[in-house]
Amino acid sequence: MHETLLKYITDHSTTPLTNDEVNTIKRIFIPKKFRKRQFLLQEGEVCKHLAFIVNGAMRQYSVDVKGVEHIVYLSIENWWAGDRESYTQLTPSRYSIDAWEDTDALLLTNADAISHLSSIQAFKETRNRLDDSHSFALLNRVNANISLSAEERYLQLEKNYPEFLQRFPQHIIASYLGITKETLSRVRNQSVKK
Amino acid sequence: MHETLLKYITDHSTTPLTNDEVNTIKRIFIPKKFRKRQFLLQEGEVCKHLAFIVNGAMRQYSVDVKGVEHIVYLSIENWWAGDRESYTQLTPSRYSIDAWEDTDALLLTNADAISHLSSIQAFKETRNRLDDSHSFALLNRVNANISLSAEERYLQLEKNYPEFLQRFPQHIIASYLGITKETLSRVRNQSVKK
DNA sequence: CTATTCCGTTGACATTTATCAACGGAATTT
DNA sequence: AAATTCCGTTGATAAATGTCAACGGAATAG
Repeated sequence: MHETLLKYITDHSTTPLTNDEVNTIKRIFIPKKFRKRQFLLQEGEVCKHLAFIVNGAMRQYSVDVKGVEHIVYLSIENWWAGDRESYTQLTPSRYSIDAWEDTDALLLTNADAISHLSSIQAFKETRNRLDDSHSFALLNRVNANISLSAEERYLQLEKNYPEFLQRFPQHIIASYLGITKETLSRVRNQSVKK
Repeated sequence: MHETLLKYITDHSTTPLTNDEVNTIKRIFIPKKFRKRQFLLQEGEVCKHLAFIVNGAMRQYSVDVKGVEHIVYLSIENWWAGDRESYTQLTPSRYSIDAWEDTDALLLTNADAISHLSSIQAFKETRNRLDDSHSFALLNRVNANISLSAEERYLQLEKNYPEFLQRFPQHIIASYLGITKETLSRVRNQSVKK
């Protein structure tokens, strides 16, 4: 389990990990298995853990007044799951996160991150890069949402994250794009015809 | 000029600034005045500076194939402007940033930030907090875009950032919300009637 | 001071997308 | 193996939003 994470950190930083640091990481990242539909976080709770996904897939979503789920984020292997706002500010989350597939994850509390990881240079680098690319991706998603049609957003997703399309059913993809599953179905059939 | 920035840093961190640090900050943040419509960044360029806005307002936007501008970000006093992706990765930006009002800004290059600011604890704290809240705001905006109607998004903006509504004309607000100015006009009139 | 651009509004109409209902096949559970 | 749920598709229709054109008043530039 931890090997995947250690490789991830090595790949995303320039500084190598010392043996001590490797041991620290193995100690504070706690492995946990999630069954499909099992929650990492439920709306209204404070997000206690960031999860590094070793195997499987998770989704983060809000639920509107009509009970419809809106997927704000999808994560698969070598990605992270967790509501950063709730996690760092200790506020109740407006999102839920659950496993879309049976998932192996490594869990990290904020307290452990602060007390044990802030001295590990390679982790800090990794974390910074991750935060950067996370926020770049979000801004681009906002841009797509305000400037592109349903079809264009779908094509962009297909181009940028083709693995998502094979991994998640269409109604999940539709929700992520901010459209209904019917519209996505129509958009895909039309795209094929062109 | 710099006093506003120093106060901003002090307010957003727990560590006080030493005299040396204050001098460093005064030295590497270069004041610049922008006339309305003057560019901080043009699409296709690499974003050379982050701008701390002392006075005025700026907008960041993409331009679609039809030539329509889509505003992804608005900044006023005590906010920052700049395309972080282009700035940190040195890639050509897909966005333009210009002054919406005559603006006084303090400009920071990435090189200066790395070589002179990374040793300043108070700035690092400020920067981290800023990055955090920036990414929280973006995720919430994505959530609003995929889950709320035009009217609901407008009401949310009115609630969260009322100063924007007084500061920017409606066609700018509409673009930021991802709707046309006509739709915004209708939404506002209907809201009043209720 | 005058001319021009900018801004918000409104109407008529077009387009996009959502909603609701139904269906069949695949996958999963019992 | 049967029953159930999940998933994608399609059709009919409704609702939300966009497009285009026009207007008047306010702000700005010359």
